[in-house]
Amino acid sequence: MTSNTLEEFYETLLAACGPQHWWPGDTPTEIAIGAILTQNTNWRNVERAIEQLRAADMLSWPAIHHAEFERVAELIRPAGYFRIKTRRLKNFASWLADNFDGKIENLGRQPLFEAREQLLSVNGIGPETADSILLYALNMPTFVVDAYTARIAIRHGLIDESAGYDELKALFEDNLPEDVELFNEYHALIVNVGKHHCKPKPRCEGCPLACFEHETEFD
DNA sequence: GACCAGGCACATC
DNA sequence: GATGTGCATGGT
Repeated sequence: MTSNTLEEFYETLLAACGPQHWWPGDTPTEIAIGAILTQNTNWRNVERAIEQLRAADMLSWPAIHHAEFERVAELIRPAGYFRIKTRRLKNFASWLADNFDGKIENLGRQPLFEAREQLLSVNGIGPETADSILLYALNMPTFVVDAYTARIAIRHGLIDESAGYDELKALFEDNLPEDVELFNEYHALIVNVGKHHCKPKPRCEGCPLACFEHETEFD
């Protein structure tokens, strides 16, 4: 691929959708909780769960750490997978308490590579959740890959369909300037367009990126 | 009723 | 190393 294909995609998406301004006014803790709750889940359901946590004054790591399992589970139920996600939230809260004085901001004081490796060592934090926390909560320059990112890159022939998370991440990071605001906005734009068009079975009508012109067969 | 959603861990071959 | 499965609610 040419080095500016991904920059062109960005300009196209920005022109078509406008700036998304994702997670702008929230605290790092609220963003990280959202990142865990949104695993394989519609964001609308996550918003309900977060509002219930907020109403119960449970939108903090110490509160989650010390609360009864069933209490947290009941509050986050609308986000789905509520038992496994309760375990992941409490596990993360415990890890923060043990290693970072319970403050997620302290994680961001480390170099990006070390912070990412440590996040990935926590049970329940995979690559997308780790990168979402680093980029959106801690303002560190790491590109967030999701299912939509993979579909777009594959359908435009930018990468082999067998590519894994790290290869997709490298594709974007190697062909874009290292810029927190750019990475933030780019991923948000991809999700926004993805919700309408980058389904397992693509809905190309009106898609700004017109994936169908580049790929003849979808399964 | 089928399909989808801003994944991840674990089992099994 | 690749592939399959459980986890669960809510919208379209």
